Amino acid sequence: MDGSSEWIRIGAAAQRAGMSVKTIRFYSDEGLIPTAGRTKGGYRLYHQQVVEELHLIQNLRGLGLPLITIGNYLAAKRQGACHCKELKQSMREQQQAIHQKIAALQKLQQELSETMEGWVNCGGRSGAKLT
Amino acid sequence: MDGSSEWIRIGAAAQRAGMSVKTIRFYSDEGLIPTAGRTKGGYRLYHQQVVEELHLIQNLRGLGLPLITIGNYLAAKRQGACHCKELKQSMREQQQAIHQKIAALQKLQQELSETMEGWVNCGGRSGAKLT
DNA sequence: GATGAACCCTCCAGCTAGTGGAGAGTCAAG
DNA sequence: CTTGACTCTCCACTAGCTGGAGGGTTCATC
Repeated sequence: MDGSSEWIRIGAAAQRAGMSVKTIRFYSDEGLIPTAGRTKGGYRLYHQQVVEELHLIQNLRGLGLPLITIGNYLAAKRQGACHCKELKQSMREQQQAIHQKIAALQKLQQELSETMEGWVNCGGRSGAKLT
Repeated sequence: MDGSSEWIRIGAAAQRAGMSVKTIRFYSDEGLIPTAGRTKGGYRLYHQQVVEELHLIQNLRGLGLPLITIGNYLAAKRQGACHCKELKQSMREQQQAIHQKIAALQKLQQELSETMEGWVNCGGRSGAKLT
């Protein structure tokens, strides 16, 4: 069996997860994602599966959850079991929060549209930039 | 005409917008929201309308937009006109981003549900906390 | 084995978006 | 005038990254 393809290095993980090497290093050092050890030279090694976890972190961060919360969730998920009532309760609250967030975004979508409708006459000369 | 009720102080703005006084002070100092002057004693005064802007800031922040972007958007909105092509373009991109964000949240909602379904047997003794 | 490009390491500084607290002044009702 | 709630500025601190310096590792190629 060729086990060499089971592990990936931080650069590959970054590419597949669509985030920077720096960020993954940061998450790794914070204990959010587990390393599958290091090479002799000290390079971090990860299971391929880490990419999914990184995607999940991205989503939960986008929701505004702090890293500590996400870490606890990932730990529980990895064990395949919940070991505390509070965690389950929090999870339910997060789901509620997601629901509200979706509603808020839909409202915001409309708000932006309405604002833009008032902008039909656009000169397009100023240097102002949104992003 | 009694103009006294036109202006509100930072505490009232904070209460109505559902954010902290500190945060509003911060936004104010950063130039995101305009002050309607100060009292003789130096207290910041705001138009009632600032509350709506603060809600909008909350929504856009929740979307992950940086304050500089939000500031530009608010400035353009206040003038009731868009003075640059880039801003309009960015706005369209933001709308696209909102769309994707909603989809991601719906997926996340499902992911959380599925994870929780695997947690039927919960002891509820550990001190681990999600939030 | 030597070389070179790509990759990765640690450490440290800086950024954004706030938050907390100290110490002092302001406002308005009584 | 007093009192208590409110606000001020200033400074330090936090979370979650990001950038750069200086240096080591990996690996294909010579």
